Amino acid sequence: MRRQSTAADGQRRATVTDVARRAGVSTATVSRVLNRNYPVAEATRERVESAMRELGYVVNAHARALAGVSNRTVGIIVNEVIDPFYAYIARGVEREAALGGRLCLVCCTQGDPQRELAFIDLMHERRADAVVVVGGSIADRGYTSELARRARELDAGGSKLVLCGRPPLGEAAPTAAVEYDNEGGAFAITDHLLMQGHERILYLGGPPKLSTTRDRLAGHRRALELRGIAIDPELSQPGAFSRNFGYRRMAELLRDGPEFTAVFAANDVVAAGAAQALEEAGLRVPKDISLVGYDDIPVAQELRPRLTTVHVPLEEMGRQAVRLAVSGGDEDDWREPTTGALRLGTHIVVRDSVAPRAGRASRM
Amino acid sequence: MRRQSTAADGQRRATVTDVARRAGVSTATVSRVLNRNYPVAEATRERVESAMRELGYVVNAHARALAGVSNRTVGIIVNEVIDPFYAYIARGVEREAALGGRLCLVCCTQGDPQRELAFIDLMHERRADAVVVVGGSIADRGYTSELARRARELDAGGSKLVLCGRPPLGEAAPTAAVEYDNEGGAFAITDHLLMQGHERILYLGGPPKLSTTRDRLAGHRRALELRGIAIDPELSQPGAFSRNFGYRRMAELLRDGPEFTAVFAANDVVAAGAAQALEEAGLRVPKDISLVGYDDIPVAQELRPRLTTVHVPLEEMGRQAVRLAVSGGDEDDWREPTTGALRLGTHIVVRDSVAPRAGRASRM
DNA sequence: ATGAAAGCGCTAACAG
DNA sequence: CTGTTAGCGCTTTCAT
Repeated sequence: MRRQSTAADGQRRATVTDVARRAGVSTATVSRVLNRNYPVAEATRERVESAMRELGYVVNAHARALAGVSNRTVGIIVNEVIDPFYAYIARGVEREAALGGRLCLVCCTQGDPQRELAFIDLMHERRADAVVVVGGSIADRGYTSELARRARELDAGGSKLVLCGRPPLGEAAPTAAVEYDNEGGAFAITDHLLMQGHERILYLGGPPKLSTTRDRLAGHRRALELRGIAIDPELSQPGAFSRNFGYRRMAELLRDGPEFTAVFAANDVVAAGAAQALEEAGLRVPKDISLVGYDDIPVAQELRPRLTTVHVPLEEMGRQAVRLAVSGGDEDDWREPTTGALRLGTHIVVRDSVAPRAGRASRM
Repeated sequence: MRRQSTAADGQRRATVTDVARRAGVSTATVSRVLNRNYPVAEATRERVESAMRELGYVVNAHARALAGVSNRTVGIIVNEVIDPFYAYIARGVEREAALGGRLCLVCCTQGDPQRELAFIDLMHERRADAVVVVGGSIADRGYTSELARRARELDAGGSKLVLCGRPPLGEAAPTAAVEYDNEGGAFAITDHLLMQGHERILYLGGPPKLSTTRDRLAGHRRALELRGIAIDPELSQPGAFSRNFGYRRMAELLRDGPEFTAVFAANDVVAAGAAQALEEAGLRVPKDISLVGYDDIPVAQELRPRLTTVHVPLEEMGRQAVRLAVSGGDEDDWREPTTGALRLGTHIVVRDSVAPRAGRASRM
């Protein structure tokens, strides 16, 4: 049987009604002191406030949301919270959300697109003001249309799907987007290597079909072509974004791969793995082989030599993602265009892992 | 004027009522197919399901929560999501929550206890099944009682406050707790240093009043005393948990501090900073000075030499925190004791940053 | 197997 | 300045 609201029930939480009764006022008045959005006599307010305190009253956010107030929540969906790339973006989202008095729902997909879709649904059910999906995606027909559908559903309800660090969904999908100049960063750091005389550069890591990898590889190749350097398919070794992949594949290639004088790791984590393999093979960075990464997460400064890499404004991306999505919360009369997009810049940060190519090939 | 529920309103979201009307059934039936917890005729179910699809219906979690269903949410409050110590615990919480079909609210206090209290309130308002507060705390009278009050409020509403990696609040506060053997880990690693002949060990970093620091220092001292080594206050240099602190203080002490042959950094991050200072001072680890850390986060394996440290089962702590708090969700008749506690073990992991003390003092 | 209707706790007209 | 009251969208008896 459904529990009746007998006042004698110790387990039941106090409600506005209880507070109102105790303070000898109406629920409307209680609501008013709760929201401080309407004048209430000083004496009344105090009575209500002590009633709340005595009863241990805590407002019910669900009832409030149901009654028409925004529930002040933004959702963020990442691969992995312990991966600094995602963690920094998450931090930006969380901070910006907190600034607006919002709480942050966080989910990890562990790389599973299905889980991502399911999480979007869960957040939609919770009526999040915005849901931010972070990181590269693979261009799958079915998946993309599922995502687009959710973007529409969310939009229809006044929420927003924000794409953070991934390509747009196409015209039909109302989304907001924050990107970073991924291709440009890859171009710049490749050019940096080129300027030091490296012509045989190994590109290592990153899931081959992921948009992130495609963009980085594109920038890399553009730089090569611009200098008139032929592209050797053997020097393109995508795979995964893990330290382990960097380590293993590097070791293999050192044993029986093509020659190269520099390595462009798809990200800093892969670079860390590669660095270890290089170290174990007795090769010195940068004397024997130059090494660069991407993302500029803290490990880049911890490696020895410190890693030259591409800085990505991760935290700022997170902040902008929520700003883009919830900025319209205040202005009522003028609807922003449904699709806002933003592209942040990247730049290389030169540290100690690149040196001019040695006179002779470093490997043979 | 309040928007009326005219069916012609394009912006309005579909509700059970809309679905019911469209499918030619009652809202009760819609609810039944939604929850699949009650028999519904196959044909009816299909009609309802297509109605939902056609309308783009998405259940409203708030309405559902209001109507008496758990909202399946757990909250976690940490200092900083980008700090691996917290990130790993958060990952455990998230994964365990996801296993139970729950979503995770995450907040960062940036070290401010006031913010922590405020976030607990926000999560309580959201009726989170559990709220996990992570990391050491400082023993402040007022703060502790505020926390205890919230523990009681939460408990009164059937939720739970979970202390993760911090000392209990005292008898009066109904909480669950997951600790790790902090003192024991510090004891063990100090003893490890002692076994290598080190007697002058610098303890570096960690906020002096934080419970975490106190416990680590206590274990450290117990090990020293057990070997009959007098405690030199000058060798105790707490301060902060940052890389920067480790770097700076280490550099200062190298310039004009006491003599020591080993450094026990309060955590791995501090150790990374100290390692850099040592490196810049031309001292070799472990030949000249031995160095150990605490936590065993990834950076420990990235440092060169790789860092000997204390492993803390971070992710497992997170998992257990939610398990402890929401396990009682199924059994109805028997209430668990309101205060569950759990203490997980720690152990040292020996890598390359410790060597036997050199014959002569390494510094002078 | 299905429907009618009573809440769940709160907010916001509207009326004093 | 304060009270009355009608929902918000869903679940759940209780009937049928």
